Amino acid sequence: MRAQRPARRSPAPEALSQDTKSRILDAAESLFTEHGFEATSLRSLTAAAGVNLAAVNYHFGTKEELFQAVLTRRLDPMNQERIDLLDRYRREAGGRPLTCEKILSAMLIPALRLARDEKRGGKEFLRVLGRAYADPAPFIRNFLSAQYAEMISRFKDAFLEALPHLTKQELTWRLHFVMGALSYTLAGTDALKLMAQVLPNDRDNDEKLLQRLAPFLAAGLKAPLGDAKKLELVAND
Amino acid sequence: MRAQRPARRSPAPEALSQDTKSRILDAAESLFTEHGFEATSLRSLTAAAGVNLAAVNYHFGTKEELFQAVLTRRLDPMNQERIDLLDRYRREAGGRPLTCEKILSAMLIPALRLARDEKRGGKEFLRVLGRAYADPAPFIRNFLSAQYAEMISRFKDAFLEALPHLTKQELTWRLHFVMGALSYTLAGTDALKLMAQVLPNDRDNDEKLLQRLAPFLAAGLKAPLGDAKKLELVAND
DNA sequence: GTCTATACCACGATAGAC
DNA sequence: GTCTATCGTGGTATAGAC
Repeated sequence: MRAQRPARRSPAPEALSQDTKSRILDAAESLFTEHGFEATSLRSLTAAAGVNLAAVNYHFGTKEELFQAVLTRRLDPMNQERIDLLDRYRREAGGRPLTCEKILSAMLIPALRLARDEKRGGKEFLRVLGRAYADPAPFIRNFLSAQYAEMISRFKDAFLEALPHLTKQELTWRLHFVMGALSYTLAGTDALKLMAQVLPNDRDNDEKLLQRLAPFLAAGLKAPLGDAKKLELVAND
Repeated sequence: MRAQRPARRSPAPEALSQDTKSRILDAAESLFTEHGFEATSLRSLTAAAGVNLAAVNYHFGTKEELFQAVLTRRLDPMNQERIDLLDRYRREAGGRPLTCEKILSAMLIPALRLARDEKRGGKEFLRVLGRAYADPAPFIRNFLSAQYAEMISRFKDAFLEALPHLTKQELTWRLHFVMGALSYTLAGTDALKLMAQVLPNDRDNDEKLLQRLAPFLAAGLKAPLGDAKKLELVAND
């Protein structure tokens, strides 16, 4: 709405509803969440934000960079919260290594908190995030990989202590599986509708979902090596 | 394969490479695999196939339906192979329930075979498939859900026998996690590059990848219930 | 610096001639 | 079945107003 343009140089710290950049970010988060990245046009987005079409290019460069900015605004705090929570657990444990379940909690609880913060995207935003991680567009995955890099590194160290039977390489793969199941679960709850009869209200309860996911992931992480042979994964045509 | 085109005069029955529809399908599979769905334009696609732009709309309706046709051509045989393999295992086992690992094999081996069939998409096609399952466009997920429905139903029955401690609902969720980890793993091997130092050649070896994934999934499926409380998944702010 | 109007080219889709 | 021509919409670039 651009209520008024106060005095001079800076964009007026006080009273004004919001500056153009923030208005774009808010509208973008809302529309990307609702319709996805591709299906959201800059024209409808800028109309919803009440700004000019060219403002997006001026402030963010491209539509892709706008999308990254939308993700960063929520991801940075969440991943920082994960790191902080992990550090807190380590302090509380003194010198002893954390259990696998405890480390997993440090990953899942901040995601759960974000899912509950309806005012800031909520669980719908997590769906966007989960989808983004498997997006065909390379720029999205590359961006997210960089975004997650430090957090993953910290958690890998913690898991290495909790799971001494795993090599670093094996753990890397298993963390990959964990992120995959988590992203996929957060993203595609609706994909399940046709897969099986699921109580529709279950979808509203992300806490229960994570309570189902956590034991699955913990058991997978703790799995012994070498069972692969039992699987007879030999495609002897 | 469309071995030959019997009589007719139209476009030279013999020696001609292929009919228009097949040419489009082949070019589409190649380009969708290489660049993804959104990034592949019908103009470049039809140019590569050596057909007119409007031919896609004539033969397939829309770009989305063309994508579905590309997926179906590979998915139908793979899922049928999974069902057949599961049935074979059940026959070989007499009346006894199959092990969890054995059932998983019936899911993974056909995927591995497809990945190895370089002439028909190969592992690159599996990446497209994995991505599609988490795609933002609802039409893709809906299509895949329907495509997988029967196969998933069969495997759920088998898993229910192998994992008597799980309720149907709990198993449904765990199969969801399995499909998520599998899709994500097949889709985003390159997303791992920044997550950690991974041997680049590992990416070429899908068999090793599945041999890492299988024990993880088997352990997750077999995990006991009720560990959720140990995870302290209570976001007590 | 910030914002606007507008032009540009590529896209998916379609109508109608052949 | 196949083609050309064209439509409406998309992301982007820029010149110029405040």
